[in-house]
Amino acid sequence: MRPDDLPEVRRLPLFQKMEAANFDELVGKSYMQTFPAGLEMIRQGDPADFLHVMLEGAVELYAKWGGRECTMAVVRPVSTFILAACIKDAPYLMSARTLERSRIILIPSAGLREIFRRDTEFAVSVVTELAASFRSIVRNTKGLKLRNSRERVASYLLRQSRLLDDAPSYRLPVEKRLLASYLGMTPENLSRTIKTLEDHGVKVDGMRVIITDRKKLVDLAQPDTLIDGPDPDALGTGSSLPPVQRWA
Amino acid sequence: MRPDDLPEVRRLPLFQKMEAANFDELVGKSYMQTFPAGLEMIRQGDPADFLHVMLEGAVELYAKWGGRECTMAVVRPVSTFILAACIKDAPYLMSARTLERSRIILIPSAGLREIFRRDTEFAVSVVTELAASFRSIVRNTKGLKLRNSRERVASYLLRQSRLLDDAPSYRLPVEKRLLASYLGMTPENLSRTIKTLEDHGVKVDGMRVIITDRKKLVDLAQPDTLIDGPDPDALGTGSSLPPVQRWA
DNA sequence: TCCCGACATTGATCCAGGTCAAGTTTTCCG
DNA sequence: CGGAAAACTTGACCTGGATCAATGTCGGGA
Repeated sequence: MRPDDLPEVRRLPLFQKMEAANFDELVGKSYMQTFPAGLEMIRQGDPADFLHVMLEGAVELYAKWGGRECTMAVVRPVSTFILAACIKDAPYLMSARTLERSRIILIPSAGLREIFRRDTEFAVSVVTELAASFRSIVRNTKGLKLRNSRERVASYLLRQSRLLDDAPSYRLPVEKRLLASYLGMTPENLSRTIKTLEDHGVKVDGMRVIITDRKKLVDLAQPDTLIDGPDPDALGTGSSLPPVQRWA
Repeated sequence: MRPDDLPEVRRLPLFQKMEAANFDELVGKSYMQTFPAGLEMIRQGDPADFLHVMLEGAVELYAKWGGRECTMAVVRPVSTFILAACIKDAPYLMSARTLERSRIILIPSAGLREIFRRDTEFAVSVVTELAASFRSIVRNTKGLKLRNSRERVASYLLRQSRLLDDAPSYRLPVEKRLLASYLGMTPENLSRTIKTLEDHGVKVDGMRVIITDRKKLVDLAQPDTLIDGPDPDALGTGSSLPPVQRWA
């Protein structure tokens, strides 16, 4: 484990306020691992023995059923994932694969549960993170059930801009293929939908998104605080794609 | 508050293991309220000042956006709801309306957060419940994104039977209108879908469900532990309809 | 018990979005 | 670089499910 990794981990909301001794104890039981790109590192149904902390790279959380699969979230550093399964000591509900070569810290879930019981600040952080994750996926479900695919795309694109203080242009944080699956549609349909949005205030060229007429886009997307935020919940890994980056 | 209510509340997973003194303190700050049927008792966006404990009746949790709305869950006694919003001290993401005249205990969320910090067993119960809720809604989202509406209906009907030790017949716990919305489809489509399922092992007559050929139904529904359970998660109010009752 | 309003079913029709099949562009590696 | 694989786009077509409209059925209150 590199020496400059730990401070970053320590700064995560989940670990920030816990006792130093307890943090050290957790870290002592953990180990770091590097995975190549494209590896299924977690298979849904397996026991959740480790909380994962992303240090570097990108991981897709996805679900499988029958032959089908769908993207549930994409995790980027620095953040943790699959907290709920660890707390419940239950099998993973989702699979995970690396999108890039990734460095990840594995923290034994037994240790988490133990320290939860004796470190109040840590307990508060855990419960806050879990509540945030829950609320994040509730928002997501609301979007899926209440909006059609065009509205979902429009509000996704608008939401990302808002995260950057209404930046007029930014870069998509993931491939369109993943975005489509995350939004519950096919890549073909996403492609076509994006084209029809050009008349409604947003243009997408490759990975680049340009808001050409914010008012028009807002009219169409009808953003709603209780679905799209501004969203203190989204900090954790409930169910979201990574935040965008401003266009360089 | 009726004297025989409290033991039932105390027996809930959330309160069972906490210190008696702390339980009493919470109860002391709470009060009971009776709502008539059909009342919007929680409006999404309002601050979450109270954890709700259903004693009697039935409540629908639903989400609104634009003119549309959809059912997220139905809560029956004895259980709690909107824990996550209380923990985060954040606005409700869903609205709630009574389906029947309902008796409900309101526990101030500030008190919850306070006792969480000093009662370890309670903290464990809270975090367990939240993790379960999270997992429950993840399952739900997987069902929505991976299955078409026919598969969702088939697995719903099969799942309810399983909850009753594979009972061959049971009564739907909610109106079909609500079931349809919960499953993400229109009542019309649910009606038609049910009809087509008669050739596939299940018959629905009014509120009564009869499994006529379990094997056929299983073939079609392809139940999956990681979506349909058996599901220790579903205890809480993540995102589910109430358990069915065996047909009398 | 009757009647009203809500729920449920059924039929006809429409359309959003999926599927299949080529192309085209981008990305990644040797 | 160069070439193959993957991602993306575009077009044609089809279908699952929504919508609209009409009728049937049930449950609860006067």
